Amino acid sequence: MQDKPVTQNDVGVAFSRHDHAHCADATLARAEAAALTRGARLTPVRRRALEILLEEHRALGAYEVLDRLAADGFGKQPPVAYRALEFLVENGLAHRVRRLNAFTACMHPGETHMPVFLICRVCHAVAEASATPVRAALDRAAAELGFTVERTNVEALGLCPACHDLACTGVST
Amino acid sequence: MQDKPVTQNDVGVAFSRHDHAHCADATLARAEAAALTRGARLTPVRRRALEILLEEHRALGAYEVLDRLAADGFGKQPPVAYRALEFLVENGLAHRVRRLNAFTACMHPGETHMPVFLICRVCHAVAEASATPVRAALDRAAAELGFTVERTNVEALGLCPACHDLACTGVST
DNA sequence: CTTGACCTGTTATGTCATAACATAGACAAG
DNA sequence: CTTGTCTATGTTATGACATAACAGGTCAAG
Ligand SMILES: [Zn+2]
Ligand SMILES: [Zn+2]
Ligand SMILES: [Zn+2]
Ligand SMILES: [Zn+2]
Repeated sequence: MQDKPVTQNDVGVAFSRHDHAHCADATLARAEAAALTRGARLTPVRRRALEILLEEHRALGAYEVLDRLAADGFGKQPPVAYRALEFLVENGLAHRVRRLNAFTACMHPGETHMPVFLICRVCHAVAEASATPVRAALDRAAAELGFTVERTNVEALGLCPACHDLACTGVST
Repeated sequence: MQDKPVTQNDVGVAFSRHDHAHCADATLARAEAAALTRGARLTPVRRRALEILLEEHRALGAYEVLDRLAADGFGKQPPVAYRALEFLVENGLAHRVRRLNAFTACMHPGETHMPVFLICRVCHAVAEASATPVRAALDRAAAELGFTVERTNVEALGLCPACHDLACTGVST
């Protein structure tokens, strides 16, 4: 909860006080590097879509992204946003949060990982949590049934530390 | 893969050969008992909606359920299905599979559990897997960030045993 | 009988997502 | 230079999923 500098790959950065301008810039830089590595073309719309997602640690609906893209002179029609977002997701630069029908920037692009999302139902912050143990447990459960896991969605809804504290201390309104 | 009798609470029953008529009947009976315990009123529409979900081990869209309800003389409008389904979900008799925008009957109603779904991308079978270890791992990951988990969606897309075997043996078409 | 809680049904609308087609630049082959 | 092909971007139109708001019906408590 203190504003110590947060390292780039810190999980749960969404719930920490931090210099978000730096956080977003750094993540964008890493995304660009990751895209280069994969030979994925981060064109202007795509890049701008990612920047938009990076503006906040929450998930944005496709139409919300679309509006901002349109405001920046890109196309105004749904496919414009959906295509850019699909590209970002396919290339591991963003994730889809199914619970919210929305998208969020990946906070550690380049690293292969199974995203685990913690979604605050009050402030709508979205954090990517440490996934490895969850993935392992899931793989074991699947293996017991002979099921081969290819992709996963793991999402938890609840309270982030800040909103939890607020709920406990003063429930005035 | 052999058709040994499957006990009612077996996890992953969706992927086993079994007497599904019996499976569905038994699950419905347990659901009725669970509803009674909770004082939840399993009215005709709701009960019929659950029966519809229980017809197959897959997830059905709300409009698919709606069509069948309408065919049985219930209302033809979306809220009819959504309300019945919402009731079932709220009372732990069904689950929502967000990846599919669809609903599936709970295979062990009454027991509190965090559902973990294994979804076959080929035959669309949906199984509820053993959740406890996954939940534990998720809780730990959340606790590290001070996040309080209230509800979860854990869904894995992949290949069920049968479809996996088919993919391995003969890939003709 | 009246009230109030709850269930079921309706109309209308809102939100999310994609199919199908048109255009424009990048670039290699001819 | 021209042509074909690939990929990206844009459009129109439509489909799929979900809910708000209201109307009537049942039934037990008062
Ligand atoms: Zn940040
Ligand atoms: Zn919060
Ligand atoms: Zn069955
Ligand atoms: Zn299958």
